[in-house]
Amino acid sequence: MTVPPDTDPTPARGKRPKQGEPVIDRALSLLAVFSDRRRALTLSELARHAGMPAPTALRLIARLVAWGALERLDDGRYVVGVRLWEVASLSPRGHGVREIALPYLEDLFEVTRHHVLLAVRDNEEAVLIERLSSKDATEVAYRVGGRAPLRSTAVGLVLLAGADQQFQEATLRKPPENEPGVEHMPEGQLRRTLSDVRRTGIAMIRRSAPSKTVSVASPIFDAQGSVVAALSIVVPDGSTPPNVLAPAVRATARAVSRNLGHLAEISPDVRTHSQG
Amino acid sequence: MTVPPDTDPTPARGKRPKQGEPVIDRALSLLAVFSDRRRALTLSELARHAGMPAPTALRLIARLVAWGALERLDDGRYVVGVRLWEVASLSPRGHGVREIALPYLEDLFEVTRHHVLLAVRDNEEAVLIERLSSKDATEVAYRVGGRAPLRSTAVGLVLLAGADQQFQEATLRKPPENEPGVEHMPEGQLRRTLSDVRRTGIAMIRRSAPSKTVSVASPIFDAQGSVVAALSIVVPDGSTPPNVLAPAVRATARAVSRNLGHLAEISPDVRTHSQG
DNA sequence: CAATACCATTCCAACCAATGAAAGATGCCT
DNA sequence: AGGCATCTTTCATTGGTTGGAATGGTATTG
Repeated sequence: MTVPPDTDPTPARGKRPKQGEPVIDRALSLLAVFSDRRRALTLSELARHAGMPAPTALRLIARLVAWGALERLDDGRYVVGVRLWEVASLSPRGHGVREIALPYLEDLFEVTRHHVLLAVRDNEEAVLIERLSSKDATEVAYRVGGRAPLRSTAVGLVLLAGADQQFQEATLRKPPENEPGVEHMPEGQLRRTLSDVRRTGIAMIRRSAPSKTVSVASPIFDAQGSVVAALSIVVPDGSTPPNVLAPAVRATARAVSRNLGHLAEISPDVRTHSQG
Repeated sequence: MTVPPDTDPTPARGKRPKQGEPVIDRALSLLAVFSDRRRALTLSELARHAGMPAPTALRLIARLVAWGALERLDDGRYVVGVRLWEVASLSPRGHGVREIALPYLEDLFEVTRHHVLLAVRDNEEAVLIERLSSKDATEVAYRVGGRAPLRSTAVGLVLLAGADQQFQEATLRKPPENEPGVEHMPEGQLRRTLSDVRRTGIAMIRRSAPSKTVSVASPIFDAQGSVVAALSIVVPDGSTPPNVLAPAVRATARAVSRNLGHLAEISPDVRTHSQG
């Protein structure tokens, strides 16, 4: 039986061997080959996707394995190692916020029993740092460690609204990648939405795929008053109304912010909002 | 001007410290400098601790930053980056088990409101993969991403008991590093304990520092029947008695095992255990 | 305000680790 | 047994890597 070996999805980026590329870049490109769908890879797969000869890949991989960045399975395949995970757990914007936020997320999760998400921004996307879900919860679009677009998710909107002006403008100018299941938002409305998010401390997104859900998100601030993360709750559309969820989400986000050293002075324009 | 004095100000760590070391090893040694206590470091700190000249460190760090393995703060210091955390989240033994176990851990946590831990073994130590704690919980010894000794923790005993015979023997032969707050266990007793752990599926440890606690742990098996992780609960000594916790911990661990594909046949010698 | 100390960054010529084609070793399928 | 693909080792060549020295910047001290 001829197993379709590997429908090489990576475009043949030219045979040009990456000669002259710094060694570190090559090693890192090996790590970058791993993804949600590729968690265990053979030597040749790694070499092919990283675009380097097998002997070169083998030599680099050997060093990575020796250190613990990669681990070798019994069948010869390689996976990301615990040692790398260990170092990565020191990432302030990764496990850092998570560590502080987790107890509060748990409280929120326990009360609502719905998905609770924590995300930070990395360049032009949101990276999911934590997700609490009950075993019987609705299907959810993103996994921990995965990336989500800024413009079409609740956490994304919060992070975008909290980014510096320059970045926001650059993002708004870019073509709106349309995501299935989310209504596309024209630029004018998007600008108003971001403004609203800043004013109210709440972002809300309704999506129809992979399941009909409503997400409500709120920003988390650090001691300097910058938005460092976003917290959200995802519920099946039609269950708990968003305006009921908002206070709980806001309160939780503020609790985390306070723990991060944010002086939660009452934002003047949040005291009253008869929105809705 | 004049020639600087002969007394070299830099610690004479050998004239040619690490010349000839592979580049990757150097880069990785930079990552290894980061620790729980060192989460943000300057260039010179990194260079010093990694044992390399500043220009060399700078060059390597530049590549790491470009890729996202490190991030540079406004004050010039470097921290572990989100990109690295992202790749690391693909580690099967890191976030892998965690992803599957988390909902069950949450259930256990919600019911008991005590620390719930998840750990895997890496060489001769246990690595803490997850920890759920309430805000008002008792002080706990280990943090997520940290390491714990095998012989003096409940999860460690479970992992040790589940390791291959060869590794166990090697570990037993090693000198028992004495940890503060935990009673030292002589080899004979330790062997009996490990045997008990295998038989009953439960390990228990009482410790007095940093606070008086009791830990109860149970193994998590994969589809091949190997112990891949350990789950434990940590409660203040004198609160809930261990024999009450044990069934809950065992049940949770088995639920996770089942989800990992472990055929949870009833181990013949676990059916009854009147262990007082 | 000058002197001092430390840190970050750039430069460059000597050097050696990195490279990858080739061939051998191993395992799998026909 | 033969064909095929993957993994591994070897080795002469070479270009990336190296780190002392110098420069600019910043915080601290006298």
